[in-house]
Amino acid sequence: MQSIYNPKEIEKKVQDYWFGNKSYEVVPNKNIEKFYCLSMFPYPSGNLHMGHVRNYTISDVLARYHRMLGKNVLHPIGWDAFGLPAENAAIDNNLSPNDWTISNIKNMREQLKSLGFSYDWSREISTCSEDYYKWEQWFFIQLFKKKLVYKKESLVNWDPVDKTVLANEQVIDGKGWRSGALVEKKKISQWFLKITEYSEELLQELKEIEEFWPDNVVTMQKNWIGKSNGAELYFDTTIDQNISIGVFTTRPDTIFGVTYIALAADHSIIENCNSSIKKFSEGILNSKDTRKTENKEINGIFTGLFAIHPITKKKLPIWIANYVLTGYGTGAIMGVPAHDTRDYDFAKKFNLEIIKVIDGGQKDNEVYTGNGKLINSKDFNNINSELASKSIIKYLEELNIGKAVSNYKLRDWGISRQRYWGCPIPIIYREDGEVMPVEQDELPIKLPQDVDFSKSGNPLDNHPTWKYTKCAKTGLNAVRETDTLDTFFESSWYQARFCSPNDTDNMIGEDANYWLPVDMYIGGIEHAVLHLLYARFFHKLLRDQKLLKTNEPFKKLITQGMVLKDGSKMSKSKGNTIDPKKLIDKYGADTVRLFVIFAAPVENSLEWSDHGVEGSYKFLNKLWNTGFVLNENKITPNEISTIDEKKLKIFVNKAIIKTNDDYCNRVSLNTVASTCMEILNNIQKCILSNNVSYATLFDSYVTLLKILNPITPHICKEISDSLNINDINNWPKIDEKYLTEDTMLLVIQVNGKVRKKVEIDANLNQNAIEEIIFTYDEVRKYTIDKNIKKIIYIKGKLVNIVVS
RNA sequence: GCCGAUGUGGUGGAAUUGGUAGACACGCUGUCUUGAGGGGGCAGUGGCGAAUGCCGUGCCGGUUCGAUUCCGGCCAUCGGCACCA
Repeated sequence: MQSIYNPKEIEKKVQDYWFGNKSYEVVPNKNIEKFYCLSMFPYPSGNLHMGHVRNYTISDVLARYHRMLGKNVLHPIGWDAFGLPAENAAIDNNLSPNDWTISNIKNMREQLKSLGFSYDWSREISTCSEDYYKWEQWFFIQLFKKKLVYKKESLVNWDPVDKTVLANEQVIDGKGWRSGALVEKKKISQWFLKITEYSEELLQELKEIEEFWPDNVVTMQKNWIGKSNGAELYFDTTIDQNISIGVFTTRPDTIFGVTYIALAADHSIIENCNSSIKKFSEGILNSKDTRKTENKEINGIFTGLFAIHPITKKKLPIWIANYVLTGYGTGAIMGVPAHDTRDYDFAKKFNLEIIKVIDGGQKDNEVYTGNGKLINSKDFNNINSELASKSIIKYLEELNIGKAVSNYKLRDWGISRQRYWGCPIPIIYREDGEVMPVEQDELPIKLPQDVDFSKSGNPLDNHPTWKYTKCAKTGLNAVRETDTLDTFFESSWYQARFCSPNDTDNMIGEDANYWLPVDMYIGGIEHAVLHLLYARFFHKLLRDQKLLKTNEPFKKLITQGMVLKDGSKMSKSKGNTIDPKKLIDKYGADTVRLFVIFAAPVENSLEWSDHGVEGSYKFLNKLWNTGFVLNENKITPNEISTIDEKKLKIFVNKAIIKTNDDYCNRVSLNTVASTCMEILNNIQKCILSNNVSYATLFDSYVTLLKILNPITPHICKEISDSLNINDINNWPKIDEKYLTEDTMLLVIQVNGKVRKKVEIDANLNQNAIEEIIFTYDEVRKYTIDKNIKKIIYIKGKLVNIVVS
């Protein structure tokens, strides 16, 4: 063993061993407990950044720990390789998106390897490869057949200069980020996936995972799905006996307070209106601020039409209002100005009647949105809101003019992108007008490689030949769909593909039912809603396609915090980035791994500290030097202290229990690292005092190496090889003999204040302790001449004397 | 506005079921080693105080023998949603 710690040399050596031995390749084995550990796969931007390092270190540490427990651990990696940056790079550097992506992957793969992550590299997948997206196309066709995908007109951000659709984040101050042209709203026909059919399931099945997921993520998902319970009721109109208006309300108890009906600007009733009103509603539809803004003025117009109140039979004016949303509920509401702030503002502006029907102790001219006793509500007076809602729904149902209904905020998932670098949607438009999925044996529909980015617009659409084809069945001329899929499509099922990544006959093989669900999923909080919701949705789709058996893809979720420098996010524009490669060159991968684990709890943000990295490096040097000393076997104490000997053993044994809990149950990795530092400090102290046997020091050191092994695997392997330790990859066993101490540290309090700490025989009973405590001056001082009311004894820890 | 989370030394953080607040580390101070620098060793390091000691986990109050931990109110920071009837 060398006297100097040389990370560069040993890490290369150890990594060569792992790759040469295929140490981390796994196959299903029903006799062994499995553990599927996954980090969110990266977009191959070209270089690893510290956020990646942190994310992948956490999952690697957990994968290695669970392997040490004897589990069959799947820990794969791949590339979320489709997406816009590749197209931008293609335009800027005149490279093909494919070449750019592949060279980035090559570079990042090397960086991942240099960090010693224990991936099963035989399972590496890349979403831009035909083997992967072929199955996506296949699945799209299955969904098409089940009518779970459909096409509809939808608004997009349109850059009129580049003739391209922009993502929201590409619109800066209303202008296209590249062209600077004023962005327009444009309606184009796009593909949608019916996630709304699974709204209730996505909500209900959160119950299976909510105890294992961070609360905030579960809450965000619930809010996003946005279920609200209420009723749909129907108002007859004076237009025609057969025309009625349905409204959705969560407050059926306020039905007697309805004074008008308000419609969204695209409601079908508007067809019955005169041209000036139609013009008004078109104005609302085309207005720039379709979303709420602070200064958006409430606006509306009376249609000249009336509805009939279903119970009182009163005539109610029908208005068009810009605050009524299209696409939520029925696109029409009942206006109850006394008990809804928006309705109140509207009624005030247009002088509409306000009828108070809930008594909440509010003054006249005050909106009250809470619950209370009903007033002015005929048979329902004096009933409380909640009960009244139920009774009124029941009453309406009996009369066949309403029913209990739940609504969801969740909208269908728009999956079309007017882009080149994505998975082509396998649809053809035949000359006879039919929209057809392509035949299975035509899959995959490959992206053409010879594309021209110099023209504006979608390169697939511009390609001279690609989109022209013939229907395989009829021979009729056809054009291909030139939209590609949203890249969230790829990342929604990769966790299942990792289970059988090389299966050429199936999208997902039988192995998935061994490995799934993912036991530990680690990634950024920024994916709390979209990616995690889509992946959960996809899992259910795959289950209903009989490809999977479980309901949920990810059992346990950890959202790791951001890596910050000087309190803010690292970014190229700020020039405050830290290059992991340089750090690894300087200190080695183990130091970087140790630092990101030690510096903060996994879910917290991590403030970068060059000093902190130095500290981690120093620790590994100390670890190495201690190993070197033990290797030389120079320790020959002349006198052995049985007390210190036992103390060290007990400390180490307790540390095994603590760190096991930290790794396994708490996922508190920073405290594993600090406990390891304590063990080493203790060992060094014992070496210095030269009164502990070599065997005890050696055993303690071996235990330390094992506990630390998941975090800094290179140095641990190298040292253990040098010291001929052959079971470094097994979690250390506890020696029951060394868990209880002979003495205990008793804390003596008087009235809750610590007055004395004393090391006493651990076997003393309460009576003996109550006697002993009064022998100390520090205690007597506060108890003499005082009336002792009671003495509270917490076994093995603390005694509190209560005096008056 | 609504929902959620967090608040502990100069800094990152620890204290897992109510039981020694500040583990571990960074930084800092002193000191030894060295020609010097780096590196390393040892000692110290929440605040106030000469000191027995007092104060101290965002602020105010409560429960308790005892509260960083539980309860109520407030403040601040961060995050999510934001016309969803």
